[in-house]
Amino acid sequence: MATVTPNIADERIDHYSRLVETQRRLHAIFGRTLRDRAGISPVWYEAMLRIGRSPEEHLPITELGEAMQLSSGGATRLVDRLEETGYVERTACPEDRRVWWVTLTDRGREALVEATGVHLEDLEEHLTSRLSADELDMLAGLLRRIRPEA
Amino acid sequence: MATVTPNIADERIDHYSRLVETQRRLHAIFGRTLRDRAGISPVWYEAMLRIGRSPEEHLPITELGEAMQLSSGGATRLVDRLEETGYVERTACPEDRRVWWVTLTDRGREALVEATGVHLEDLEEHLTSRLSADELDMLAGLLRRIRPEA
DNA sequence: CAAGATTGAGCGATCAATCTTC
DNA sequence: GAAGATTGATCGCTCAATCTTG
Repeated sequence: MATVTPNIADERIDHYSRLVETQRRLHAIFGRTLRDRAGISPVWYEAMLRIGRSPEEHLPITELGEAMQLSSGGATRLVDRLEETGYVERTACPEDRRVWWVTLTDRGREALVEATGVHLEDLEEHLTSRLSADELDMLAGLLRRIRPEA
Repeated sequence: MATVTPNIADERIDHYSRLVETQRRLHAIFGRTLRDRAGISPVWYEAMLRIGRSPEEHLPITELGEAMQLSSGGATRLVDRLEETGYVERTACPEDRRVWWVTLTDRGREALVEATGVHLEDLEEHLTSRLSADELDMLAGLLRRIRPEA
């Protein structure tokens, strides 16, 4: 059986590289802005955003970690640091005593809203102002088709 | 002056989140495959790919680091580890003695080609087979328009 | 004095083992 | 035994300081 030698110049690699580099650069820009103008890391912002957007404004630590693609230990320590800073609190889940919910404190909610203000400016400048509404929809559709199961 | 309170449900955030999550999940899948079936991390793969694709098959450490969005120290240590493993070598740049070129060893080139084989299967399965050629072009075009300067 | 590379210190992640609760 | 959460060990990154060369 003849196997073709894999070609490192294969164009399929570039399709992925574009995605990686675009995301990486945006992440660097948005992260810098969040640090400089809102005083929090992009990871903290994402965590607080996910909590603030959840239906009851609280999430099990594991659920937060899975959404952010963190290990369980990573999620625990992220919540530790957010709690030490006074942005979130752990509260016991009444239905299942293995579970700890993460909730926003008032200070956390304020920090989230403030950070959202500066983040939206960045999003507008670097993303949403560069594409039309139709193009944004098209991008969303393409990404949805790519989105892997795992 | 009236300032509107930033809305954490703003849809512009979701446009970005889709990009982040798609890339993050693909990275996790591709990284797992590269580790399990080719024995190298996605970071090592990217580094060796960039060297292997460079015109003369060598890159200054700084240039490699910038392309991968690493700090200078991070780039140095990445090259250290690749060198210890025998995949790359440092060679002195004849024109500028401050510069060290990173080159692939024979073993490194073999590892790169082998890893490319498994990676291409992943790319095909999770990316290029899910979109038509036109759609891939469209995605490339949209990402190019988004690509930030920095 | 600027630029490329390296080093030490510290942080934030993973992995694997462990504890508690289901 | 499985699932949620935590902990200790370790890894790989950043940041800031340093060395060498231009």
